[in-house]
Amino acid sequence: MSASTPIAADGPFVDPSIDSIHPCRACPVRSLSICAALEGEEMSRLADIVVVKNHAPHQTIFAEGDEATDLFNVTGGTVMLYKLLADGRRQITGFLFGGDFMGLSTGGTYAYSAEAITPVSICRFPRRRMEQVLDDYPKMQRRLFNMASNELASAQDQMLLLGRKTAKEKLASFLLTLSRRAVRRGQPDNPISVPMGRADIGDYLGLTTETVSRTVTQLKTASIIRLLDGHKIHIADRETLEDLAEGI
Amino acid sequence: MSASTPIAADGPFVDPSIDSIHPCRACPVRSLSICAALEGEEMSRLADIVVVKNHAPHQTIFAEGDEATDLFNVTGGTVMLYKLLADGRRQITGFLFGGDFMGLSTGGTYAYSAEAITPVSICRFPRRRMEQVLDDYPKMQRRLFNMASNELASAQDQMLLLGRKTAKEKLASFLLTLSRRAVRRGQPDNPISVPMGRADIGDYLGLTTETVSRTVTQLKTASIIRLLDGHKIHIADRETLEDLAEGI
DNA sequence: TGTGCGCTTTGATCCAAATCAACCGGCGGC
DNA sequence: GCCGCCGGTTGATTTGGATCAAAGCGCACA
Repeated sequence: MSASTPIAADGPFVDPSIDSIHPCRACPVRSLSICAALEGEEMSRLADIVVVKNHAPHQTIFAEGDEATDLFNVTGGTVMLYKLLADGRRQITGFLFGGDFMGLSTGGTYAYSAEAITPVSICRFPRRRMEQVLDDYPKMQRRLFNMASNELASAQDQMLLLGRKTAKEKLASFLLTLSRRAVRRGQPDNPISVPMGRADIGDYLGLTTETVSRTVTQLKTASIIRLLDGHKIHIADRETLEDLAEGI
Repeated sequence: MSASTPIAADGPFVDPSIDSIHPCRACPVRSLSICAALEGEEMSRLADIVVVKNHAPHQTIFAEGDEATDLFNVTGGTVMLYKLLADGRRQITGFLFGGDFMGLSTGGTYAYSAEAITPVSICRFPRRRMEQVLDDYPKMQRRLFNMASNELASAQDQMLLLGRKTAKEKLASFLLTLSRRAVRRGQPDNPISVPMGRADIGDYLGLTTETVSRTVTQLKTASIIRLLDGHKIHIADRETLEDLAEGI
């Protein structure tokens, strides 16, 4: 599953020896990640410096304020990024899935903490060496810039959500975002997998556990969603959910 | 004041003819902006494509959903960026001052609207041509990436504020941010200029006009700030304000 | 110099979501 | 199989900030 243990070639046209030189070639999320811009030599430059690591649930990957020595690419599982206030109040700034990138920093330290929600596998790139690769391959630099721009756009959506949406609108937006992101990873748009707990959802949406639970119940009672086994939610009435999310 | 009307050389070592080739050389915010990374030829490439424009208060510079044809650099005045919900609820996602950059987009359209709060002067770079310049000068690409990373970090701070801070903590954070940004522009850290109205502050902090007003009054009554003429606020007790902002 | 408009402040009341509290139900360990 | 724990749900009550309402107060303009 991870890039450090290349999977056997799954088609006759792929030379297995290539995989041993470019373990990233077998990466299940390459097309989604920073690595999508790369071919041959560029990819091997990245493969040379990457370190693959697995993390168990609740494990901290890095903490806010740590020296920002690495950049990361999530290849599988779910990660959350969060910031804390002095008294323990927490704001989750993002959930990351396979293909997502993290570790951008300013001022030499991470601006947020990262923790595994499910078992997670992560490619870790030493920042120093990564910067050299970026200098040599402007295409990668461009790609990274585009990813940062996308993140910025969703951060702005999240500000609108946090500042101006009601609890019901927040939940609706959250579920639709999960669905759309699942599609980008090549998964079905319905039902959606919701691996994080009510408390995490609350800390992402600026709500309490209880309000998240009540609001999910409301959506369920209104037949807009159905709760399935295995942390899955079926979107029964997407149109209503979309209207809710847009504040209509 | 604007880059289109170069100011006379202010020292004996500057050849005035250079200014006419590089109008940006006289730009008062060059050291803060995307242009800081540039010298001689690179700057003249930018100068060739830049269009300088002024905007009156309340004028819309671009609207969410417009085709994203340009990138912008604010050289003077105050701009706000905002997103709207269907029923008119508004979230201001940022205030921009001299040296700040805007117009990054994904999917070909602007993700937010931009409106002048005070009289504003703005350098406008056609995106198409800008991208060519970026391709030729990786240093600029890098600079732009760093600006996006910084914006991302402050977006995350803003999420923490919107999701988890109280009205008093929000106001304290806001005033300190204004003060710190004034310093970065070479202005005094105190008193701070607050050019936007209570309604705009509210829509930035996820509060109503009335709550902003009441909270400012509280801070004033507690002798933490003093209101001065001309939309200025004096920070009388910075330490208490900082503690408030951090939720202590 | 008066007038009117827009912004701000202040007051009274309301309400969505937080808090406080109890209970349910599944699951892992003994 | 029983117990204890943890996550989720539901209920009762509280509350911070919203909403509704009405003055102040400049400031532009006639």
